[in-house]
Amino acid sequence: MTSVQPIRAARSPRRGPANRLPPERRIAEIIAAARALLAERGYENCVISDIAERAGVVEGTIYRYFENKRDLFVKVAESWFEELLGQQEDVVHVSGTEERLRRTIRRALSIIRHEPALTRFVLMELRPDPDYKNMRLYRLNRAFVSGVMEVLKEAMAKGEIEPSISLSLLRDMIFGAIEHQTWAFLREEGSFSVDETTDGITAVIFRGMRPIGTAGAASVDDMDARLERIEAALGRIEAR
Amino acid sequence: MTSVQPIRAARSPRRGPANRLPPERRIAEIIAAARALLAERGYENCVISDIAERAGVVEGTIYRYFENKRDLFVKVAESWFEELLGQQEDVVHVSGTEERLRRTIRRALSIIRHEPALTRFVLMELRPDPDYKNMRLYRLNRAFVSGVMEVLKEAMAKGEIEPSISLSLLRDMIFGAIEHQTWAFLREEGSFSVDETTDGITAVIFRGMRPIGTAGAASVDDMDARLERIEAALGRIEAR
Amino acid sequence: MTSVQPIRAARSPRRGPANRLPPERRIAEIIAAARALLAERGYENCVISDIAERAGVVEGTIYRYFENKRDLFVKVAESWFEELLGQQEDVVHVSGTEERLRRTIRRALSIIRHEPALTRFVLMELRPDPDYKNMRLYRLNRAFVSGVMEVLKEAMAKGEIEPSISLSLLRDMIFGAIEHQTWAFLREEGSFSVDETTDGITAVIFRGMRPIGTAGAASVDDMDARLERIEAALGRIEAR
Amino acid sequence: MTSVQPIRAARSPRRGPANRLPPERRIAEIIAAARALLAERGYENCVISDIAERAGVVEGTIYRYFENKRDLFVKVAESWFEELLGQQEDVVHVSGTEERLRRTIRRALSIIRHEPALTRFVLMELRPDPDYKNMRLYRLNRAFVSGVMEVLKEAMAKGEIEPSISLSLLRDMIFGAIEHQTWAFLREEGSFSVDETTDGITAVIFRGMRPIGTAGAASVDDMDARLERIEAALGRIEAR
DNA sequence: GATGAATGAGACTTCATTCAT
DNA sequence: AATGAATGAAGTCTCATTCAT
Repeated sequence: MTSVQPIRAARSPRRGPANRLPPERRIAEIIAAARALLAERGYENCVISDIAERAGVVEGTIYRYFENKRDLFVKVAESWFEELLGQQEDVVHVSGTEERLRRTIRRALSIIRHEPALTRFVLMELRPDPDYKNMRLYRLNRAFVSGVMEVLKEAMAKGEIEPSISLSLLRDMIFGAIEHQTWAFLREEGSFSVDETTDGITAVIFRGMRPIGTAGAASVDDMDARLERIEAALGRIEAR
Repeated sequence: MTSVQPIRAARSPRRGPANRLPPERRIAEIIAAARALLAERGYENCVISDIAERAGVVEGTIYRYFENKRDLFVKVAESWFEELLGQQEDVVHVSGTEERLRRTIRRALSIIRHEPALTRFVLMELRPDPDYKNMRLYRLNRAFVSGVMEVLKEAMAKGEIEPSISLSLLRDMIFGAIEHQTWAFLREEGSFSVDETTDGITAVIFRGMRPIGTAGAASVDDMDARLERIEAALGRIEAR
Repeated sequence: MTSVQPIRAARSPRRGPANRLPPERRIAEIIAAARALLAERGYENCVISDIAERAGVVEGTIYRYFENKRDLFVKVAESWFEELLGQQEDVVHVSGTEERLRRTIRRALSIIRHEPALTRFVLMELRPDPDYKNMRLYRLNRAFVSGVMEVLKEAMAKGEIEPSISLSLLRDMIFGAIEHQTWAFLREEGSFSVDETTDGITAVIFRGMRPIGTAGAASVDDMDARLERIEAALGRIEAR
Repeated sequence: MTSVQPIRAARSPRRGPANRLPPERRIAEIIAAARALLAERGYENCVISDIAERAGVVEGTIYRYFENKRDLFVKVAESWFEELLGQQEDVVHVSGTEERLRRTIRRALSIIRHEPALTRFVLMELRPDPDYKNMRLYRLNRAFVSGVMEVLKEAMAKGEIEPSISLSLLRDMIFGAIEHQTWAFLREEGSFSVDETTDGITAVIFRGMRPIGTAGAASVDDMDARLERIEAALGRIEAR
């Protein structure tokens, strides 16, 4: 997947005569092809001619619909984010800060795990771009990340977050952890359970690494911990 | 028919002077040049000829000392890690888990902040390599990261960490947060204080985001609310 | 510290016109150019850019149709052999072992004489290749050489060849002699008549260097020799 | 041995300080190193720095004693021929043309078999050179080959060779056969016995491929058949 | 005499991009 | 709208040769 790619695609005879298509379909097919290849090879190792071949067109056609290679991949990322945003409703209605955060984290985790190359492309190639902030992608990304931020803001409003903590720091700890875990996974440093990781991150974010009970009264705290585990289990069951 | 023989004209070398240097110096200069350029451009956008120019040599000279481009940058990363390891003594003698973790985090944070491109190179280009684990760099990196792991292990041994938490998850949260913060900073999304971020990460890692005093003081009201939610969830499950 | 991003300037292609050609024509032209240059310079001294120039294209175009330099020249050799095989019918119908061998030798001789660089390339660059035997060229070459081997086998079956002689040794003497003669010619060590050489090789192969009559009865043998020469002359006349 | 050679020699630390040597010894060592490497890799794949390393000197030193790479290898070939010529006495005293030729062939065969790369270098790189004939090597080579030519001339003087045969053709058949056999051997197309090959070549050269006893015993029937063919051919010619 | 760091031309190869058809 | 042949700049890497030390 992230393998280093020389590979010279076998020269393959082009299909047929013309195959005229409505622009949207053509664009969609090219984007799909590019996305698939990106997943296999990473941005730098994606060759336009291979994308074209996979999309069933020739190089020139791609340049009819996209300014250049970079533009094409920006569009790929955008279409991905749009797809994601279309699925995000469900979390809103869950009550309880912790459970909502947990669900948001789980979603992000499973997305990144399923599309690591796209994630990487956005993180590594696009985000560092000087005018990343003016790109539509930036707004889409914000819209996506804002799920987490919303929950955090709400929690803060309710007084559930220590007021001196920077929300963006929390956000970065969450996504940073997700990414690191994902990369470790991609390096095949071991398996990785979405649920366990989700619970782990949520737990640390909420209560830190301190042993439960350390900071307060034993019995109530104990009960607290047990309730928490019950809630987590229920959340998982419901999310099925 | 023409005769079989022009036989390639003998090559004629060199015009400029020579500027002889002891190998270590030359190597050091090339590594420095490569490191600087890496910081400006990232690996893929560094071209050998630019590195050579900046190092004040020609391309060929670089290949006298390094197998190929990748090898050069591996050496760059190695020399960087060696530099870092040379400064690591100070943390050992500090007592108190939290303070030691804080110092380790601060160090990592300031390093990554100052050399984000190198970090990125190691993370993105080297770590995914199939035999990254056999590289000297891997060991150097481990030596560096192990600072954090040591503190965490110690803390766990002392019972200061909830035993169900995965240490590698904690590690990833710490470094993930550091990296995210750094990149946000690089995108010029705002200033960024090493001390504040350090304290923030440390605090969250140790105590979580809950308001101080809350964690152990779960009120009866709170429990009540949560029990209610559990009942609701159970109801939903039953209703399926 | 500088920002992480210039991101390599987009490449800007092309000035000159285009001169579009159907692939077969282009391929043919490139092969022709390569063949001509190979004849002039030999493999190692052929540089892609010169071939391109002679073919009226740029270097990149060559790589559109050929994997790499070696592949190009393999194709050159193949097309040459195919050309040869297309002309090979005529020998089959001649009766008489000696005359058939003579014609086969003459053909090989004139071919090698006209394309010594190609011969050399096949002999020196391709044949030593570890998997030469799996190349199409190997089969083409066998098809060509097999002309000689067929005649020899037939002669042996008819009892015209001393059974203790290795056929492959005979083959090597024939082709070895042809090549040596050709190279001597190429070194401009004198002219060289295809007919004379053919007759010489044939004669030695059939009867050895011993003076005619040495081994047997004088008169009959003498007559034999004279008949032989008459036959050879007739063969040449017919072959015109 | 004749393998295609990329191989990047491991950078190895130079031995010691200076190691001053009398010129002849130095030259001899460099030539020996070059010869060994030539045998392993072939001319084009011999790199000066590798030769230097093997000779225990640095590149620059080689250029003190040799004009350039080609010159070095010419000297290598020369020294080889000189070595050969120094061993050539033994054949002279043998009586009997056939036996002397056989011995000469065996010697040549075993030489070429043991130093195919050198043979190839002389044949392929040097002999085609426009002024090969002015090189000392040319004279040395002639001196070597003349062994065969002497025997042949003598045999011709004694009337043991059919006078119409060109001596240079005989020479070429002998050496051509030797070379072809050697190359087939190098391609690992089978084992190869110096003695058998020697005997085979000698036999064919002396008596041809005809079954023993046949050459001089052309039957009346045979003559009859041939006369018939001649008549037929004349008929065809007339019919044109 | 020896060193070996440095040169620099040039080889092969890749690929984003263009535009005549 | 689509094609795909062609471009050409740029990249990585090699190596014979030089010359300051």
